[in-house]
Amino acid sequence: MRLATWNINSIRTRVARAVDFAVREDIDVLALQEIKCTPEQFPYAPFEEAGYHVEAHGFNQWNGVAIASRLPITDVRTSFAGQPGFAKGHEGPDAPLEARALGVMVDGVRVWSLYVPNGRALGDAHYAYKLHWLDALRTATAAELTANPGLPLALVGDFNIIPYDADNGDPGIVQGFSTHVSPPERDAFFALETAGVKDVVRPLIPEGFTYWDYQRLKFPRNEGIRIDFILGSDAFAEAVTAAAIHRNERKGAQPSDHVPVVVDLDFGAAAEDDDLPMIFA
DNA sequence: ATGTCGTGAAAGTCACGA
Repeated sequence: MRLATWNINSIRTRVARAVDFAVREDIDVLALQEIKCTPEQFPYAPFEEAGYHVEAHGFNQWNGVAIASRLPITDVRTSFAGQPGFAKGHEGPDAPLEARALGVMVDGVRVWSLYVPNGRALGDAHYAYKLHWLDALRTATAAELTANPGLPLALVGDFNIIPYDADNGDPGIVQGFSTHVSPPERDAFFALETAGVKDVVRPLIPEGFTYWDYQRLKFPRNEGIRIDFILGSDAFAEAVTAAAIHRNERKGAQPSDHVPVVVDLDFGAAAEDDDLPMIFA
């Protein structure tokens, strides 16, 4: 299976780009973030003509997540357990949920397409929301893996966190003044490892950005940041055979400000390896 | 140089979010 994640920044504006990429790169499962539309508004036809079924989750022009798959999808979930909500004037436990999580089962793998809250500014209510959201994600992921030991599970998407200083090529993002690099955000990101998921792309691709702001020639200057990740459980990580960050998708007419991140999975490889001693016994 | 995108609502431009 080849799995990709891409913050597309409006699927209606970039549906041709998304489908072209999926077909050209032989993607089986494409997790999308920031579709910026409702399921009723989603441009399904180009995906279906290319052989992809789409599950979409969105309430309005903000946020929104989707998963397009050539393989059958089951067990669709539009939020994770304990996911906090947010809305102006509705902070607190009864705040309405945003469309930032979509989970499916596909070919035995649990895939979560995630759009982590941006945070906006240190001290902003949205920043506290971001940290609560990540803590709830950690709890929900730990619970899912505890209930299903050995489950191949992946958290994929735009985490809006720059884990390491080397992932920050944007001089406008400064420790002590900016979101995405603050210790509490980084702690929340690394705490996901305690739930049983780890970055499966970094060991294969140690360097490289996934996002460049549209403003101030950030892409030509390569002043990008690495904020899009694929975090996998042990059973998922063991099946990863290759990874890619498609920097070229930031080029050309009307690009998203993010590029796709891809992993190849071979769940047969481990079993075949286990069988080898039997074959030669 | 905050000065670019996308969306919706109202309107031929603005507010909002990133």
